[in-house]
Amino acid sequence: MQLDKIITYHKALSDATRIRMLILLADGESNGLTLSEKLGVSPATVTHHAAKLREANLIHERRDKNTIYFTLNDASIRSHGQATADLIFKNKKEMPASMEIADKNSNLKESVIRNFFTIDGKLKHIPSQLKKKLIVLEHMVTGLEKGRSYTEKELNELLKNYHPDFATLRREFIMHQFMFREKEIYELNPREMWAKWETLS
Amino acid sequence: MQLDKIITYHKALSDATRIRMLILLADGESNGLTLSEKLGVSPATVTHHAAKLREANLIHERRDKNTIYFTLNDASIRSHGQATADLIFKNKKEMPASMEIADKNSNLKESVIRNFFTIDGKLKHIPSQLKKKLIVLEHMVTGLEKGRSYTEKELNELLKNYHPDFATLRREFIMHQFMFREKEIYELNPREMWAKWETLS
DNA sequence: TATCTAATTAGATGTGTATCAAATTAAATG
DNA sequence: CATTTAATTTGATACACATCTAATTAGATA
Repeated sequence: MQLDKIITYHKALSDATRIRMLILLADGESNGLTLSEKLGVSPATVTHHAAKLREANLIHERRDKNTIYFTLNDASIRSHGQATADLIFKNKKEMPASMEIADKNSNLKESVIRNFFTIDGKLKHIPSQLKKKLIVLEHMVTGLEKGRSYTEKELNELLKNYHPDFATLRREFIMHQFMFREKEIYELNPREMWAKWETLS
Repeated sequence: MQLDKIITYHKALSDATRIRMLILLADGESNGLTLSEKLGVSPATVTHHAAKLREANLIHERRDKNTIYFTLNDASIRSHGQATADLIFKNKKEMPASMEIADKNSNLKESVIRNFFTIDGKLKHIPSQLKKKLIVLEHMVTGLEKGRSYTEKELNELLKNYHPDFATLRREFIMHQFMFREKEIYELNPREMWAKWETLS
């Protein structure tokens, strides 16, 4: 039963400090001491909360020298709300008639995320359809901080959280202009430069 | 700040007994003793959990003689997951480019529910556009039990949870064939008879 | 090696909460 | 009015958890 996961998820979000922590992380990755400072709690408390959030697959971490950087796992955040509703409603005998219709015009982005990421926010596989692939790439890239430089090692570390074949992911990021590389250093491209896919079939 | 509401909501869903209770209610309304039986806990415990669920606006109640019937407030359940994601992501400076697109093809039903129901699951007002009105009516009617008879008083009691003008709601239910009335007794129509709206503009 | 820094662990404390049995309320019915 | 039925309230108990301080680990650097 996946009831446990649902409960772990909601427990994780049922504390003000943890939610504030996630809100901070929505602005980009951050490390323990910085969070401790901004939240007004001790470093030990941050460690405690980070463990809960990690257990619920709401954050990823990356180590750089002595510092551990946390990033939001927003694929998981977005898909979990749906998962709860599904769990509760799944026992209903019949779908209301409107459901079928609704499903047809259903939000493309949300459904791609729901289909290609596991509930823990890991990428099942890279979509072959370009339109969907770009949604998936764009989604993972939002975890990175704009204007920040990443070494290849740092980037790999982060991408490993999504899929073992981090090298392919890194290559796709470059190929579709989400990031650019300048002598071993990777950086996010401004959003205007991200591959446009609105015109695709 | 609505952070409190989010936390109350997640606290409510962070307990196995309460989730099982909601799953039971997804099959239709039920009363305290029945739930106590099915859940394997004392009536006092059910009262305790019901209070939490009510506080989080996840259920409605209706009194009939000595018995109190609980029903799911599924408008609230469906919209709250989104609310959490919104709260966490709202601080992001720019929307990812894909968001705008996604919003256009966005799930009609979900967005109507998000727009016409408050976060507590109350109906703000009846949509004037027929297509949307039917979504809203259909949504409220799923709280009722199929095959069960309701007196006008019972029905009013339930509808008051959604909007003070319960009389209009009741009339709309009849008018659009969600329910039928036979000498002061109301009952749900089978789903096949619910007003079809797929063909509407 | 000694030192510095970031994070974690351990232990303590106070608060919150899930549960039950027993007593109590509220409403309906004989 | 006495009885029955459903729900609530009231403690009591045990467990979970948020937070802190102090001690410890793990890496990096001088």
